[in-house]
Amino acid sequence: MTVRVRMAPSPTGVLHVGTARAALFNWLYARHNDGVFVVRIDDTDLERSTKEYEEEILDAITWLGLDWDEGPRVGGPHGTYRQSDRFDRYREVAHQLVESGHAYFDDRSSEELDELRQRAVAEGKNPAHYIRRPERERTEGAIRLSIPQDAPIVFDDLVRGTVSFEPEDVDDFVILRSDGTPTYHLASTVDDVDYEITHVARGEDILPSTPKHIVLTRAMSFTEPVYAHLPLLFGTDGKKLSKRHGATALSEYREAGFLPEAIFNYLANLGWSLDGETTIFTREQAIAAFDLADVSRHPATFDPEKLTWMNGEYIRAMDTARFEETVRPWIEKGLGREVTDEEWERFRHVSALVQERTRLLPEAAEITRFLFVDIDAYDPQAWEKVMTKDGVATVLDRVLEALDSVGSWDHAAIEEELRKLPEQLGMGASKVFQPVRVAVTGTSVSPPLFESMAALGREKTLERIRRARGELG
RNA sequence: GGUCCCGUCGUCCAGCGGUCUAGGACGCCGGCCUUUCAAGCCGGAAACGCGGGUUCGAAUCCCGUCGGGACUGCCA
Repeated sequence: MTVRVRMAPSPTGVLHVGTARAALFNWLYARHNDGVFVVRIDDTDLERSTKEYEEEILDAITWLGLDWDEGPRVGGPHGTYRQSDRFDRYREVAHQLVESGHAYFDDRSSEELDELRQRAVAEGKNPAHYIRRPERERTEGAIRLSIPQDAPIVFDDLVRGTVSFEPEDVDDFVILRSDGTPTYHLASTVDDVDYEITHVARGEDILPSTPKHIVLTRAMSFTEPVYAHLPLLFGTDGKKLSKRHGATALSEYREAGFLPEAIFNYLANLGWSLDGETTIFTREQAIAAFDLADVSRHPATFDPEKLTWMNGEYIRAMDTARFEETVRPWIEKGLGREVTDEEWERFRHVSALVQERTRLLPEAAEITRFLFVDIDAYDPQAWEKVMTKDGVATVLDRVLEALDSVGSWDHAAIEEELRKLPEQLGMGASKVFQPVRVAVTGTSVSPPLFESMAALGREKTLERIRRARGELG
């Protein structure tokens, strides 16, 4: 039987990294098993769902590199893959369930319902306890599914093993609202049946809803899919990752300069591992090794530090041409304008050196800013630390002299001349080179000095050193 | 309150009864390299929540306990 899994985002907000990770695991499982990865839009909440969010979510998973076989944009044998287009179907199922005795109408007020829940809690019972079919038969209102009270609801979860719920702890939940719209439980379950989903891998936060979905599926005379409840992603405070932990939207990571490959790798390693030893691995390796049964059971803390390290690993692993191509928009973004061809050539002198030093794409823009704009102000700390020391003026004078002897303006020639100075001046190398760095780049952290000077060009370099010398008086 | 889930270094991941004096990675600390910053290399500190069992033997199995989390809507 072909494995069919799905990602079912609600377009009520941007794509959360937790949702992205669940999607990733589903995708890996599909690809590992030569199965089908379905994307379905769970937009039963008509109030909050928007087309914009839907597009943004689809863009985000595309960016992550997760392609889907059926769903919006690609089509498939099951219609639009959008729940808002299937309300008739859900209503039909709900009414069939009423007819078959599995469900019933309920027009009790929320006050009445609350009272029942409070009574149960007061008696030390689950609030679900008394939410049952009322004595008096109704013919309108919401439709609730009746939970048979005769046997526990047991299932084998791929990651958690056997999980069991007592029926009295599961309330007769609403499947169709009184306005005729389906709840998530109904739509999701009907779709899983209709789309022939074989495995449902989703966040552990909906584990308590799973018995409902199982009862509902069985009431429809189908067998439920295999479930796998994935551990949640936590923020650094040990709570479910949410907005208050900073960036939770995948798009925020994209905007911060993370690479999709790095995010993919990092997310894949949260709750799963290739072999216990290997941290950096390719999509292909992950596909070859992945199994939902190997996913860990405990929640994982999302660690931006490690993600950043991993991003640096991926940046360093790129070939330089691709790095240049990738980083160019970030440089232009940093400058607020496009760069000229001439400027770009300057950058390319140091691109490989910059690449090694970049963990997040915007860092490359910062560290090379001096190549694109004139220095309007020196970094105050750098100036204080480097330029206010004795002998700096002399150093710069000697540097300017030495630079006069440089014939062809390339880093090797520059280095050859400047290398002589520390010994001649009886100073440490950094005492000589740091002032030059501050003069040329405006700060104390930059790509290697001689290459930076070569990239900047003779004229600008000399001009900047003279200017800094002038500032010293 | 109830139900369910979870519990190995600060963090992520290994470990599925003996090979664990518990392994890999991030981070941290120290060193080397060095024109700054990175990178790289070398070294270090750092964990089986606790208590009982079972067993010749337990991080691994069982029970309890403590701790954490999720859910508890006519949201998803």
